[in-house]
Amino acid sequence: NSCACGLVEVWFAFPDWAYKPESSPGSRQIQLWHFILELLQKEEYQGVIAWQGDYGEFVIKDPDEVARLWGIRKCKPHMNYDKLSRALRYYYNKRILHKTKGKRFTYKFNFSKVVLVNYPILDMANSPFFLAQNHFNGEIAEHSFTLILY
DNA sequence: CGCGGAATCT
DNA sequence: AGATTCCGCG
Repeated sequence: NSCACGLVEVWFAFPDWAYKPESSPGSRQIQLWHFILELLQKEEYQGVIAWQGDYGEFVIKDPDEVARLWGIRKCKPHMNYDKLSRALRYYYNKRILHKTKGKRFTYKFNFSKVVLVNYPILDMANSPFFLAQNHFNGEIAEHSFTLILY
């Protein structure tokens, strides 16, 4: 139906829909995955971090630089990739990110979680997207990392 | 490198 | 809670 189509359009408008305006520019309360999205959104950082491979997959091309920029944002001058990657690893259980195994410095966003975090008002169980996803997977949304492409 | 426990910080 | 710091293991 038309409602489902509208939602799919929003889905593909990424990263605009995933952007959380309140915690964006110059905020010290910024979360790491917001920051990653922020860098990914900007052309000037394509040599440092960029979308690559599957939808939602990104590669940290310059880990030291990403860590340095993150350190500046959080006022943590001793930040490095070892520490930053530990924070990224905490996202695995939270289902925000997961690792693309075998590909160095490559991670993948779980988009359903991103939508859920940014739009808590959205009732995922009743949303047309997840009804469609249920139809495909035969299961309720919680364990699916696959983005259905229409 | 990538992982995850543990202690600690804000 | 969401990191930051440190570290031993594979």
